Amino acid sequence: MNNYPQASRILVAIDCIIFGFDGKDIKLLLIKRNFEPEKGKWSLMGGFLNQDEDLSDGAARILYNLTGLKDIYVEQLETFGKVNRDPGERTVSVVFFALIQIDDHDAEAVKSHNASWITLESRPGLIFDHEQMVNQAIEHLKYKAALHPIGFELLPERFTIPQLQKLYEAIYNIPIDRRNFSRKLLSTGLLIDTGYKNSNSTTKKAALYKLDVVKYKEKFHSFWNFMPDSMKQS
Amino acid sequence: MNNYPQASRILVAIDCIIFGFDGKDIKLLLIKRNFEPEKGKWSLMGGFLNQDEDLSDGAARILYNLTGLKDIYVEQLETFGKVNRDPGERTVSVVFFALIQIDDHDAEAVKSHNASWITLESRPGLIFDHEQMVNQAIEHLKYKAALHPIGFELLPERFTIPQLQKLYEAIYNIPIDRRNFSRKLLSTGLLIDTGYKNSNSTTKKAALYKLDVVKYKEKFHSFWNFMPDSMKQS
DNA sequence: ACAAAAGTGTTGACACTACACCCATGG
DNA sequence: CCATGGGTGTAGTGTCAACACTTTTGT
Repeated sequence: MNNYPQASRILVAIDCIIFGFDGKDIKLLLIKRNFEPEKGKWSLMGGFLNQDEDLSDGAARILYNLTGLKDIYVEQLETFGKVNRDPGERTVSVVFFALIQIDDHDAEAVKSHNASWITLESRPGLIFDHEQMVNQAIEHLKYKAALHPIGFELLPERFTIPQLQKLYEAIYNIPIDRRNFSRKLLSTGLLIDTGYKNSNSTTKKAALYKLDVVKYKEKFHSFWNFMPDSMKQS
Repeated sequence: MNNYPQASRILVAIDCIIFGFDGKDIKLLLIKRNFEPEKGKWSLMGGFLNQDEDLSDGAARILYNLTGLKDIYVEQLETFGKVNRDPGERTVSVVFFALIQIDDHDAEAVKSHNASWITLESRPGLIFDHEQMVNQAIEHLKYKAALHPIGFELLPERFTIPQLQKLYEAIYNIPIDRRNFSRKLLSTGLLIDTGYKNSNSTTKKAALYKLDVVKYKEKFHSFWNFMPDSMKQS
């Protein structure tokens, strides 16, 4: 079967940018390569698309291999296709953007891939154009989190509003007014009070909320306004 | 040079969704195929990525071939990668989204490709997954135009506010209040009054504006609010 | 009782909608 | 001088940022 004889067949890679949040910092799951090429250097988790595999399945496979997780939040970000982006051979790379609840990951799998969670500030240089991919993913996270309720994907099932606030402060690297933030989030109607309180606090215990999954799915594509307007002029 | 012996080489296609606006309707530039495969059916303009060509250059090449235009507004939309999306051979397709000023296109080139401008409502069924690509592009246009000043890319260099309004009404298929729209757009500071008036009007002639290109580029990534809030809950 | 963190109330600034009104143009 | 369409004024409403105040908890 060769209907397009003169066209070039090209390697199609999948690279995954995986974000987590530990309660204080946004972190990336990066790999210290113990394999060729570029052995010893840092890179994103990746792999090649198989001939008989849907693109989204390829991304799910690679994410599962590293984290042990399925059904996590994944978006396709962009496809990178400079001729010499991989010096070994012409390769087009489709970049995926994933958000996970950092405590759910499979520590064994991460260890076996020689991967680590690294804060955005302390991240090392990366091979190829992976640096550019990460920068773009960070921009995308900032953009999308201001308008859509994706922050929840980084938090555990039950969370407090102050935790959520710390997450947004970490994403944008700015302080947010506690009181206005709380009201803004509650007014979305996406939060359900579980009735429980956060127990690891030495002062007033914050209420534990969970996401109203039905409303979340229904209204995901609405526009919200999760950030102070001042942020939006950046 | 074969550093990745076990990986599959795959055809990489580029498909282009090209929007225009004729003053009344949003239109798509589609091709009635006079070549195989699927000869006689309608499709997007496309082609294969060459071995020695950057992905973005490939898109620019294909757009130039059909429209005769360079330096137009292009975004990468998404890469489609279902195994059987092209029955001829496994092909991954990178979809690009372009906005052009409809009067600038090269009619000869369009004709020689057997292409036509077709309104969204009257568009025919398309081959493969091109239908899905178009639907996604329409959604993207609605989304992006509400938040960023991309509408200008569809208008001629000098335009009136009523023209701009008709464009937005066509995108969202709703009526917009003339007076509020005018003020909202002027308050962005992106419009420069050219001092000229629209001459093809039989009543009061509207002022001709042009885009403040410097501010446009500076503030493109800011969030705006080009649509009435009521639209945003869709 | 006090310190620290969570949560509630209030107010002024500003932006948005809706609608009344004025201006320019051609027949 | 009237019909049509472009452009401006304004009042009511709602939302948001800012900040004072109250509540809960462990020591």
